[in-house]
Amino acid sequence: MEETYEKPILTVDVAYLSIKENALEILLIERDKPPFLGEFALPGGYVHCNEDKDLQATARRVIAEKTHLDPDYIEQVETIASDTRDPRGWTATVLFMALVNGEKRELEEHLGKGCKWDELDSLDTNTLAFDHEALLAKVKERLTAKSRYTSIPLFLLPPSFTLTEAQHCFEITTHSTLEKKSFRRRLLDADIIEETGELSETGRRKAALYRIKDKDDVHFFPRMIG
Amino acid sequence: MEETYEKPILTVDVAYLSIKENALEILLIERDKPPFLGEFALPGGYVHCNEDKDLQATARRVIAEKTHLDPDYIEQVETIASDTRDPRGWTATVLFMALVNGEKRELEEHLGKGCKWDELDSLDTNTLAFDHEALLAKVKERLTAKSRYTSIPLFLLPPSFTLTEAQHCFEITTHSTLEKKSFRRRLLDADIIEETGELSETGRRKAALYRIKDKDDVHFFPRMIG
DNA sequence: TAAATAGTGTCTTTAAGACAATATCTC
DNA sequence: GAGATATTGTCTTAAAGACACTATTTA
Repeated sequence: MEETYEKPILTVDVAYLSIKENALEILLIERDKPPFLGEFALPGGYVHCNEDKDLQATARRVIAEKTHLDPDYIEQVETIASDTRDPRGWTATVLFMALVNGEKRELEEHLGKGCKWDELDSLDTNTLAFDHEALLAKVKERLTAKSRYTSIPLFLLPPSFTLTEAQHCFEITTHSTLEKKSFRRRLLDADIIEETGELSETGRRKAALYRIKDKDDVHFFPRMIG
Repeated sequence: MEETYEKPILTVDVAYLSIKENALEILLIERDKPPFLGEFALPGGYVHCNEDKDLQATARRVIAEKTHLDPDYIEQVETIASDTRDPRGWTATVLFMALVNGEKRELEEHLGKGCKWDELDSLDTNTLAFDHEALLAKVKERLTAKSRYTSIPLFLLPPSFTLTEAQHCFEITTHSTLEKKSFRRRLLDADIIEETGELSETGRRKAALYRIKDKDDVHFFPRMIG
């Protein structure tokens, strides 16, 4: 067991998601070298042992290299490894899901060369490099599942939002239609958001604006929704 | 990015759990080489690129090297990495949780040298090697959480079991006291177990024996229990 | 028959679903 | 005031919790 085995390649890939115009979008980068030259992929890269203090640090660095947008939420999804997923040999990649609120993105975005945001649900995933189609499927599944019993979709909303906007956001991430009264009761009873005191400007009747009480708190609801 | 970075060490560690006499037990091995010589650790080892087709294969191999007991359930928990968790340098370990039913363990166990089963809740975890105390905490948290809304604890039961035994099992994994009627209704309504037709021999009144309908199915209940 | 454990009946509680009614805003 | 959207009221439903009651087994 102390023989030195060939060390596998260890990378981190990040599915970086945000919401724009009522649709989930994902950050993709065009590969500028083989393999899969010219194809689009999730942002990712090698773990830099002397630079990254842990895997989340790698994920944050990989994002920062492509856009200066700091994520509002980050979660490790799964580590996938095999000798077939990358033509360069046996590799392992630690897959992360990261969320950034749409307003921050519009105001602060500096997209790196070859980067783009693509609408997630209309994306032709089988054109992605490596096994990123499979990775993306795992992220979608995780987000959809956790949106049914946690407050995670709130991190996709702007810092202040109406309850209707919040409902649309959860409808997008759960891929379902939600019932207005149930949704509001659930969110308000959970005591995780509070009124800002301001009112929304758009629309007909003005709606109360809310903010997340604690940006670092993920709430677990006692039951599934949707 | 095409420079060759120092590859980190990639290992797999497995928390292998079973139930004996109404308590969770975990498989530990005594380290026979430095670092942490003589201390106990989770079974684990390097990924063997030419041998393991993926990470779950590594986890199964690592278990098989210590005991021939095939797990009834296996789940990847999280990948933990840093330059402080192992004195040998920057390492990443993929942590798995595996369950084996207690009856199989009693009948088929061949424990490797230096291995032992220890009661999980009375284990002095801060004597474990590496950061295995922290890894174990993550596994405990995952098992407790998922026991509240999935059927996973059933994999710790013998192939045929009474409803009372099932309830005790869930009480152990959730660390809570459950209500008999609620528990039975929940399990039976889920349509995931069926009567074997046999009756239990022990105890006063004979109890109906049940088995899992589909050993590969993990059921998600619509609400949390306990 | 008593003790112990298995199993059931049924009322309450919690939180989601349905859906209508009312309120407020802009034009 | 009309149209649109926000907000609330309230009845229903699903599934868990409480708890007492009955059933079966063995000593």
